[in-house]
Amino acid sequence: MTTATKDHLHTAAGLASELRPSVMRLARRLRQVADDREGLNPNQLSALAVLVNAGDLPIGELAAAERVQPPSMTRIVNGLEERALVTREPDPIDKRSSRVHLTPAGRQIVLANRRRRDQWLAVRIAELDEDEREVLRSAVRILEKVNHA
Amino acid sequence: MTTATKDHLHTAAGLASELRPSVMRLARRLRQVADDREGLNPNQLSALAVLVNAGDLPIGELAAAERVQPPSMTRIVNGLEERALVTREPDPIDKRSSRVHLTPAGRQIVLANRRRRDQWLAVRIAELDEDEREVLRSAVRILEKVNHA
DNA sequence: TATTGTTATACTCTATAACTATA
DNA sequence: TATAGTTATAGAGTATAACAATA
Repeated sequence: MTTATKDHLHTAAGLASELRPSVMRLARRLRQVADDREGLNPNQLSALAVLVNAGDLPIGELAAAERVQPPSMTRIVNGLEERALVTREPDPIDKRSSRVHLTPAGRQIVLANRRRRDQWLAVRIAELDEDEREVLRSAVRILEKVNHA
Repeated sequence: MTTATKDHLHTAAGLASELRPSVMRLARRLRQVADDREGLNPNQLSALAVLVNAGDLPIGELAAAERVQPPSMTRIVNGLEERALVTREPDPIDKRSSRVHLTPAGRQIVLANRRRRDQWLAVRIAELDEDEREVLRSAVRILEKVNHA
């Protein structure tokens, strides 16, 4: 390893150890802000969010996405179905399977939580200088690069 | 509300709705990286992290910090004590109470997880341009401002 | 014979209530 | 009489195993 690369890594390591706690603290606070659970447990809320992002999914794929076993997802979806937040849409091709489909009410819960988090953050961002906002705008693009690496 | 303030908020809202998912995605990935649980459950790992940050604490304060009830914290600490990751140090003044104290092994688990996260992030940061790193360095200060607001 | 999803059952973790020891 | 912590017990949620229906 060359000295230049070493310095490079050293700089990156120092920045990483500062950036990590900042990002994790902010994420933790943002999670707490959205604590309007509508009587749902975290896994139910999280399953709804997956469906908003990925669209309708069979139970098995939803279970895999949430890293729980299929029987657990059956239970989670049962609870959501009882509250009319999702429906099971029979797969026309494979009669063993059905896709879990968001109702408008289910979608609204996810979007409302996102709105609440965005508003909390927007208030804090509005208190910054325009220069600082410009830095954050640039940072967003870089964070996305890191996320997709 | 004046028009200027309204525009201000609009700008902040747009930035917030971009920054929020970036920060939450990165935090999620960082959490997954540190998935070397050493056979501990999330609450046990989290309690160890609180002790690293706050120093020795009585069971009650540790329970409050973790937002669980004291009986639950008794159980969590029992598990950690069995693995020799913490000890109960009797309070010399109040004989009803004892402080939960990290052993070197317990501290090491938390520090090792942080190191693992930092290293994962440092590798990705090392792949960026120096300009981009400079933006992130500025962003850290601003994120801390947001965190403390 | 393999796969999707559900049902049956046991286990883990948490909270509330009751209890012990000390203040 | 109040407080710190533990023990007892019940409730919520998850996983593994066994099963039904379909591919």
